[in-house]
Amino acid sequence: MIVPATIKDIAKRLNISISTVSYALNNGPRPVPEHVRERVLEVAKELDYRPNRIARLLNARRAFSIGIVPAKPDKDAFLSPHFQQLLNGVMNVLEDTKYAASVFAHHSAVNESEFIDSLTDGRVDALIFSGDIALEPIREAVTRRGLPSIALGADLSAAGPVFNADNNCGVRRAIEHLTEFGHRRIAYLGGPEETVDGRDRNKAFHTFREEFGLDTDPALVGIGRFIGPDGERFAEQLLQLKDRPTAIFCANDEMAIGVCKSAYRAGISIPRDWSVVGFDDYSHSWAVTPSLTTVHQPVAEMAAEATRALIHWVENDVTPESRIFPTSLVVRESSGPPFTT
Amino acid sequence: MIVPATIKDIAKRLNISISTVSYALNNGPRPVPEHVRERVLEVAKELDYRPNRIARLLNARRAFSIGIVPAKPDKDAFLSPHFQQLLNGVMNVLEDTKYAASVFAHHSAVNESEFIDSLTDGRVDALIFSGDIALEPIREAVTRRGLPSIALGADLSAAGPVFNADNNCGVRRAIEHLTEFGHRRIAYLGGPEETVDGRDRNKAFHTFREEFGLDTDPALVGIGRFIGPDGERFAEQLLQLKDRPTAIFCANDEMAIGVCKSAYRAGISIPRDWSVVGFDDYSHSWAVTPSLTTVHQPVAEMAAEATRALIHWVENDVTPESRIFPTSLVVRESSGPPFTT
DNA sequence: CTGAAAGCGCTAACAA
DNA sequence: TTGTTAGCGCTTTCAG
Repeated sequence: MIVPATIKDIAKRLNISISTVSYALNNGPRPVPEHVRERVLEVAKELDYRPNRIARLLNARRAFSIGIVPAKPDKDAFLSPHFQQLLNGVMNVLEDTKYAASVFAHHSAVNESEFIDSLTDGRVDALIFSGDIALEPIREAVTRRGLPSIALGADLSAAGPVFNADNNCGVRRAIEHLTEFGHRRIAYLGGPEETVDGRDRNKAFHTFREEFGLDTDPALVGIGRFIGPDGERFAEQLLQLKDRPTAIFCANDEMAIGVCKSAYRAGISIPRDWSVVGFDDYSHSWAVTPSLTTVHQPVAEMAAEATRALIHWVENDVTPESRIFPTSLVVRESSGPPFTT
Repeated sequence: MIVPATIKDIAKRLNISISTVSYALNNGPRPVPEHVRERVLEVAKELDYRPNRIARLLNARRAFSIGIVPAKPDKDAFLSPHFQQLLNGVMNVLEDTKYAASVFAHHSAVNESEFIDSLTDGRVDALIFSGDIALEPIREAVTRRGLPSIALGADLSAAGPVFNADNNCGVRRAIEHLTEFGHRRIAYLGGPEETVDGRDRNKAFHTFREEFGLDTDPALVGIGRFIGPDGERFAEQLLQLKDRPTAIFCANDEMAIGVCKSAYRAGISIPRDWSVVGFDDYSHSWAVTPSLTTVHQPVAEMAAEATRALIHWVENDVTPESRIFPTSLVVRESSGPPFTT
């Protein structure tokens, strides 16, 4: 067991006080004569000294660490492209700071209050919540305890600032895009109502379906859980219809990819027979054949901005405003004019 | 600014000593009369007390935290499916423990020794390294400082235990699979030699190409950087050949997907004209059309086992042995017998 | 049974 | 200029 050297060891070795060592090492706030400083640095290197972060943190009464709380019920939350983008955005900002990133897992068997305790035991200075309604009570609890947090893609009425993508506008652009091609009979596979994104996009779809005067056949509307197999199932249902849609809009990419797979199996050609539009623009979208037209959601940027805002909050005690980030339509190969015989 | 309560506050309130409070809260190691304990718990709840983790850690001289070090040169290391699987595996184990997960970012501008210092400043008890040759010197340095670590998918000669997938066997199975269909003219898109996986798989391919008596035309072999576009490019090259291969084996899925995309654009049907086999079996593979035949590499399990081993190491001071995890061929839609006119 | 006190490694106020 | 000391919040030994 290797026992790391401490400032005490350095002080002893040089027969000086630990405070002098500390000041020498930190280059302040109190001046230290250059020759002393040099010798301290020398001995420090000799003993392979490096400051104990935990001790520093205890003193600073700060953790210099940002926590990330993934979506809740999800056993494999870490596998979702959303989380991946989120983490990437956070890390890209943190790499230039003295802050560390701490990822939390929802303890399976343990009760919620214990989880909240672990969030607020001082191991992090602030939290980023993945947008998930189930996390709301947790967020409220930590907020009550004075821990800064920002929720990504959450309900705007939430307890604290929220950074959101403009789902409404994204849905509008997608529908606009399809109608410009001449599509009127557009199927929609929505997201779960327990999800903020699901709820918002579903609502937006119904709004704009009116506005654009689309076919309102209830058989064209379904709800999925944001997973591929639900897209496959939905497509299979649509295939049963005698009056099939000419386009399918899905509330996320995974489901859109599922639709594409079912279509491929059924010999439906995309975009000739069906135009397919997704939502999120995760890296998956590249892998699909044909590549997916989708609404881009800047998750990484949102996460990056949230991280910056949190650090600013922690350091200057200014609570950021909620923000809405623009979405944009990325037109690829899976959408086109309806095929007319 | 909310100032959290401490055991001192509780002690003062009850006019007892902090040690009694501590023992009451922790239920030991020293006995505390039930009625005292009850009152302590009561006041603790009243003051919304929760123990300060940092203080505890300082005392324990442990961080109760496992660090994750992603592959190095990669700006977006966190977006790779490999890292995703790795993190998932780690988190699934940690959720049932008192350990936290800390993700490290390679500070862009900062020099390497500073990074090493941050790894060894006591914030983590052990490290999991993503398999990347560029991390070797870093790993050596932290090992020298006595920090336990396991490398995932690294060179077996590395400084410390390594958990590896059986690349050799995986390559063998893939080739076997293709030859069983009757393929002889098999193209291979290898991985970068700077990667352990790339190197191992490339070497294995050449070995088994001999063993199975495959066509050794050098035009059939390329090297990619494990990214999709390199797969696309490789496929385009193959399309130029007058004597095209009947199957293509790629050292990872991303590149295999790239090959599929190029093939699709060129009107090449998979698996009729080309059989395509990948390596890794990441979730992407599901999204592709047709779905990809690939060699499964149990990254999440490897990461989970590594995490368990590290905790065991930290707590009982037993260094684990290096391990090799079996790979397996997952046959999907992208492979089949060669088309003969 | 329980309070006082030492100490984890560090920072910084206080003395000298 | 520099040493002594008091914490940070906790655990645990040492006295009583």
